[in-house]
Formats: sequence, C-alpha cells, structure tokens
Amino acid sequence: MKELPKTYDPKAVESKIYDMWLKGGYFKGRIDPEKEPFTIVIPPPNVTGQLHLGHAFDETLQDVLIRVKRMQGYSALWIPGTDHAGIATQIKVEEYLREQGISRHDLGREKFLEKVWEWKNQYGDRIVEQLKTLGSSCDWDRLRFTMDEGCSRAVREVFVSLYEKGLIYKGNRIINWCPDCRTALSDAEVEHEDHSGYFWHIKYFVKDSDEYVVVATTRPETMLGDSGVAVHPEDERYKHLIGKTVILPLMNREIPVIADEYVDKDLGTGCVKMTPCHDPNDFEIGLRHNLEQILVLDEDAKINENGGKYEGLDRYEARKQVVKDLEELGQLVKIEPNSHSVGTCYRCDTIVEPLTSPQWFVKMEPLAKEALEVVRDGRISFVPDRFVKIYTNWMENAHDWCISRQLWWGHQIPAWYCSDCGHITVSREDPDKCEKCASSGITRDEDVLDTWFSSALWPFSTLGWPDKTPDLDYFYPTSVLVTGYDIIFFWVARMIFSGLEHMKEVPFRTVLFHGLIRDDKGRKMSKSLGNGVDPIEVIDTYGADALRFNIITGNSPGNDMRYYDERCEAMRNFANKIWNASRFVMMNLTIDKNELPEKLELEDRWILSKFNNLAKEVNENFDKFELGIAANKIYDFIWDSYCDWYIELTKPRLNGEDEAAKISAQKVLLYVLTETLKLLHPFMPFITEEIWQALPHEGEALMIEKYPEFSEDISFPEDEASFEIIMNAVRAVRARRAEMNVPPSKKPHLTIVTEKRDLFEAGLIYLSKLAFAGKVTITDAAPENMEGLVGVVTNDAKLYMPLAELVDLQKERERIEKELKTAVQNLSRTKGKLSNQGFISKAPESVVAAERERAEKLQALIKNLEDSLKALN
RNA sequence: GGACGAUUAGCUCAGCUGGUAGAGCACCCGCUUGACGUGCGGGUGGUCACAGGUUCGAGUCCUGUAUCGUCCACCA
Repeated sequence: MKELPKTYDPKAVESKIYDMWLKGGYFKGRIDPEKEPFTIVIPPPNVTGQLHLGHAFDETLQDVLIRVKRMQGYSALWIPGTDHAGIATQIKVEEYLREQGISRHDLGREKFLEKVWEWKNQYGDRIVEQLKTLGSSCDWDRLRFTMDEGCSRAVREVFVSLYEKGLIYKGNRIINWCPDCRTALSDAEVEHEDHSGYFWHIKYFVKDSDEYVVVATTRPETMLGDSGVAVHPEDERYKHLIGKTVILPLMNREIPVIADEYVDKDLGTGCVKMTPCHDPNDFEIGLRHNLEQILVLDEDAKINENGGKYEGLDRYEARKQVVKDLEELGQLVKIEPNSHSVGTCYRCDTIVEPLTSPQWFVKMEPLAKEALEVVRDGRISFVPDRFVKIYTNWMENAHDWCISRQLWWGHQIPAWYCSDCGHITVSREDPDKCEKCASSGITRDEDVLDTWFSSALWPFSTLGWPDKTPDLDYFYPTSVLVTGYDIIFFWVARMIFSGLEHMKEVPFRTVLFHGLIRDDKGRKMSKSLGNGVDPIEVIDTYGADALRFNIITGNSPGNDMRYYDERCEAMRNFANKIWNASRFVMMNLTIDKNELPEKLELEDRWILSKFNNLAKEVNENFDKFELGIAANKIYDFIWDSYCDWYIELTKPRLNGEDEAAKISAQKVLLYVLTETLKLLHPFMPFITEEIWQALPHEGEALMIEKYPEFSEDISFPEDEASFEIIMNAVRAVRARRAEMNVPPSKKPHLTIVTEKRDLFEAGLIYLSKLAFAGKVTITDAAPENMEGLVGVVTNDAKLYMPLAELVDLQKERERIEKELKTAVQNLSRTKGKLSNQGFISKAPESVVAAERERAEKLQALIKNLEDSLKALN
C-alpha cells in the first residue's frame, strides 16, 4: 500500500482530480430515455467579473445538488454560462478607456463595441476558470453567453413575437433616468434611500385675483414644468377654483386648476402642483385631464430649453436658483425640513430623475397573471416559501417593464423607423425597407435591451430555443434554480413569465433561495469597504472542499451568513481527519475487494446500522433541500462514530493474531469508509474522489457511483442499542479516570457488575482497550471486599477500579451526590408526566413508552448511585 | 405606510413535521493512546428577547411587545 502524507494537501489533489473528471466526461449531460433528467442552469455571472464569495455560495449549492442527483441516477445537466451585464460591463470598459483619455463617443459605436468584445474575450474565461477551482461539475461543452449567437436569436424572437402580440410597445412615458449612466432604467433597477431634505411651500396666484393656493414640493425645480394644479373634487376650500387658472410663478404661465380623486384633501394643503413630465402620478393625472407635457430636464439632468432663464443649469443649481427667486418674489411661504425617499441608480448610485421619454416597454399585466398562478398553486415552489409572498406582492403590482437602454453594449433593438411614413418595422430579419411604404429610408433604433431581458430567457435559450431541440424536449423545464434572494425581481420573476409565455411551461420546478455572505462583522462585502474575501485565496489556503463545507454547513436556506476564516480552518481540519482515517484503513488493508464479511461483530453491526440510518436521513434531507443539516450529520458520523469509536474498536482485531478477525475488520472498515465517501462526495468532491481512487474499487470514479440509501441488509437497530450500553460504560470509566487524572498508561483491573453479562462479555476487549483497563472481570454480584475500589455507575452496570488511593473521598461524595440529585430530579419529572392522565391518554404510545423506559433507567441509576454512596461511607 | 427575517452557550450559528437544547471556535483539566496535536479523552457554560395564549407537553404553533436588519410603496 502506498505511503500517504500525514496531512491532506488540497493543492496536490484538486486540479489533478478535476482534470480526471473532465477527461472522463462525467459532467456531460446526456439525453437518456431510461433516466429522469435533472437540470440546473447557472445564474450567469458577469462575463467580466471576478469570482466572489457570493458566487462561491451559489455555485456550491448547485454543485452539491447536481452531484447528488447524478449519483442518484438522474441524467444530470448543469449548464454554465456568463452574462454580458449591459451597464456594468459598459461602465467598466468606459472607465478603462477614460484612463487613456478616450470616450466611447470618440470611438463611435462600432469601434467601441470591438473594444468591449476584446475586453470580454480577455476576461470572459477568467471567471469560468475560477468556477472550476470550486469543483463545479458543469457541462462545459455547453458554455453559453447571453450575447452568443443562439441567445441573441432567442432575444430577437422574443422581442418580435411579443411585439406582434402587442405585449411590447413603444411609448413616451415616465421612466427612471440615470443622468450619470445616461440611460433609462426599469423600476427594479432603482433603489430607494431616505434622504433628509425640505418641503418648499409655494404660492400660486389665481389669475386676475389676490387669491392664491399653496402647493408643496420636495423638488422645486420641477415647477418649471408644471402644467396644472390639482384639488379634490369635493374639497369645499377649492371647489370654486376648479376650471379657473393660476399663474405659475417664474415662468408666468397660465395653468388650469383641475379636480381629481387622487388628491388627498387632508394631506398638506390639499392642493397639488402637476408636473406630468417629472412625476409618475402627475403623468397619469395629466393624461386624464389633458395637461400639457413640459419636459424641463435633458439627459444630463440639466434644465433644457423649456426652463426659460434656468436653461443650462444643473438640477441642483436650478433648485437653489428657483428657491431664491421665489423667495424674492415673496411666493415662498415656508420651508419645512423633511425626510423623503429618493431613487438611486443600482449601478452608479446617482439620484435618478423620473421623466418622460420615448422608450420600449413590456406590458406586464397579461404576463403576470399566470406567473402568479404557477407560484400560488405550487407548480413552482420556493424554498424557503416565505419568498412566495414577496414575489406575489411584486408581481401583483408590477408596472410595465421599461426594456430599452441608451447603451451600446447589449442586444440592439430590432426596430427600424421609416423617415417617410414614420412606421416602425420590427422584424426577425434585418429589413432593407419599410414594411409599410417600402421606403428604403429606414434607420435602426440605436438602443439596446435591458440585460435582464436576455437573462429572462436563460432556462430555454441555453437549451437551443427558438429551435425545437431534443435538449429542450428532454431537459426543460429545469429542475431547480439556485439564486440569491436579491435578484428575485430582476431575474426569477422575469424567467417565470418568460418561460410561461414562450415555452408554455414553467422554467423550473423549485427555486432555492440563499442569502448574502457578509464579512465577519456582518457587513456587506463591498469594494469601497475593502472587506471582500477572495474565494480563490481561501481555496488556496484551505482547499476548495473546506470552503464548500464551510458554506454549506454555516447556513440555513434564505438566510445571510457571515464568513469566518476560522470556520474554514475547522473544515480543513475535518478534511484532514478524513484523510488520516483513510490512511489508517489503507495502512491496515490486505484485501483488494470491497465486500462485507459473513460474520459481523457487535460493533460492526453497530457502525453499519449507524451508517444505514445516516444514509436514510441524508436522502430525506436532500429531498427537502436541507443541505446544511445533511452535511452536519455526515460530519458527526465521520468524526464521532467512525473515527473516534469504530476505528478504535477495530484496533484489537487488526493488531491481533486472528487472521479471520483481522480480515473481517478490514472489510467493514473499508465498506463503511467507501460508502461514507459517497455520501460526502457532493459536499467535498475532491478529497473523497482522491481517497476513493486509492481504495480498492470497481468503476471509474466516485462521482458517478450510486448514492447510498437505506438498506434492510445492514439494519440492526437492537444491536445498535446494545452496543451503546457498552459505550456508555466506556464513557463512564473515562470520565471517572479523567477526574482523578489517571493517565492512559495506568491500567487497573476493572470489575463490572451487571445483569447483562453476555453483552459485556462480548464487549470486554473494547472495555479494556477504550477504557484503559487491565484485566476485566464481569460478574452479577458486587465484589465482597470494596476496600480500595472506586466505582462508577451507568444504567446498566456498576464498574469498579482499585484506584481508591487516587480519590479525594470528599470530592467523590460530592460528585455522586450531584449526580444523584439530577437523577432524582429527572425521575420526579418523568414520574410526574407518567402520572398525568392527559399525557398517558393523549401522547403517542411510543412517547409514553419511551418515558416509561426512561423512568426505569433512572430508577436503576439512582439505586446504583445510592449503593456507591453507601459504600463510600 | 405595508411585508418579511433575526433574537438560542463568551463569539458565530444549527435545531425538519411540538416530546426534558446542539455544533464550530473560545475557555478549563488531562494525554508522546502505533491514522491524525489540523489530534485524543474529560469538562465549564443556556430561565432558547419579553408578555400572554393553544396543548398532556412549546426553542418549535398562535397573538402582542421590544431591539436589530432587509425588502416593497405612485408618502404633494
């Protein structure tokens, strides 16, 4: 048997194993009519991004799921890919160019896009390589990109077909404008922050009158675009003004007073200025009342030509100036401090301006209907299910989705404007003339689509849609979508209605949501704080398996988690533990076949039965997406049951003279180790594969072995329980010795008084080994001469050792009394329950029986403890 | 203004369908135990935020309160 190093070295293993997997083609998703498909599409990371811990979290969850399903016999497919990430990428490239003093406008659209593609090709592979270091078992031959030929075709098809169905339209409507990115944004791309500011109360005089109304605003500069004043139709204070006009100060424009139910009589003055071009509500009201639309901001958020003398001023300079001028006019009634929420751009954090602009929209209402149904009726389930509420709340209230962006990087909108007849030609193929008037004077829309428009199609565009492909047939709908709750609206919601609309079927059955990874102080990791942790460095230090296990065990679904190096270290230690346990097994191995022996010892049946239960529970946990719980159980089994107990238990046989016993111990050790490696493999793929390859095995790779499940053949519940009795005796003796500071080298004669003589006879050798006993005597009667003996008691036995000279009698008495006291307390509680009629009649039988058994055990323990106490006195 | 989450050992967190609380780290006492000191054995430490309720029984279910956090909202 080859010599293995004493510590596990991930670096020596990971890339070698990964290559082996790749060579074997085990990641490939194959259409197999005999098997059920299990499909995951990766949430595509930004093509120019770098792997961060959030990705590591996401990918690890997916890889665990896909590996389990693969081993469970599904035809597993995990499709990888990257996202062009419109604004984010364009900003990055523009920044890079700016360093060289170049703007994108200097280059022009075509040249600029060349630069972005160059950038993409340079950095596009980096993130893919980083995903591999985690052990991700993606089918790399199917690597996709949201702007590759196929995905682009899908985008084109979707745009055109939605346009044809009237679900995409172009309109001049209120959108969120980011003056820094110089593009429209969807509602989802705007974050709301509370800012402290002011309410400015302004007098608008009624025309030809001294009468005036007072309106309040947080954005006084927008008054330049006011085209009306609204009051409630039933408001007695203003009823007489309805239909009259007021004079807009500064602009001296005559604007109507209109009545609309929207106005709240009790809020403020009950009188609202109407700025249809710069406020969504005013826009709607304006439409109802035919108010003039006056846009006063340009794309840099400077006042435009409609703003009179304020033209050219930045929005905040204009605000100052407007306030100042109103004050001078005496029309500023008061300034009231207040805090209100302002929208900011999710990419650059600039305060966005609501303004009207001709943009493209997706009509949400018809799409939302079924998207709500499938989540409500369980055709798609969310884990954890509390996200259903968040989702439905959003979907019920979603406004039309603004999908056009004034960027260059992305899918250019397939719409052509005719300069002759004004018709818009939207087409699957690039047209050379207007479809209406046949004029060749057509020009293409300059804008591109929201990056999320293409990600919304990801579950089917990656499988070949719009073509009818066998892949699509077999692998769609996908099985599980794993993603962070932070993109539920951006992505999950849009995939759902897109899948339903274009595939007539949900895009996935289950969505597994996870939270964010924060730093050790609970702060979000960010570039500006510089508190980011690089997963590549973590892998370098602790190994990918340790990072994966840390992530999986440190978290419950949907919740955020903090990252601690210490936890990775602990998981690295766990990997090392497995390594050394395996090393032990290999060092003792003289067999070359993995099979169970015919004759099993008690401890063999114990470990096999424990393993069997573990396999059962782990499978159940997987079915419920309780990955962390499953991983913890495997951890405990390996460390406690297998290493700390079972390996120690086999040593007498392995080191003994009985060849048959030696072989049988080896067989069980090997069997349980091998099966446990399978259970653990999805969580720690590298080390488990490496060890498995070094053990006697059939088959090519652990990663394609069958996942263990419960088996009647190795189910020994009674033996398991019996052996726990021996273990309890061992623990009791160890505890006793530890209290007296007896070193392991001191091996006293152990006398065991028990009614279960046969059991203890069978476990005798382990008592001497694990409890550091010399000779062991088993009897059913207490020793006649107790002198010099110290005792320890369990439910099933009293154990004596001649160590009295080491005992502090006083402490000994105190210890027993303390133990006795808790035992008596417990007994009285148990008896209380048992004398409770309600409990006896209403609790399940098994619970009552367990309680009875507990009472019996406690009584036995108390008797034993009392005897010991008596013997001391 | 709504909705959601968190509150459990000194720290960070688990705890599935209700049946007398667990882990890792930290801490204390021992240990050259023939795989592993990245280890072994033993131990200290919790009125499960608070107040009610349902139940034979509540960390777990219900109601309310507090603190922290998150999301949503067309809050002149």
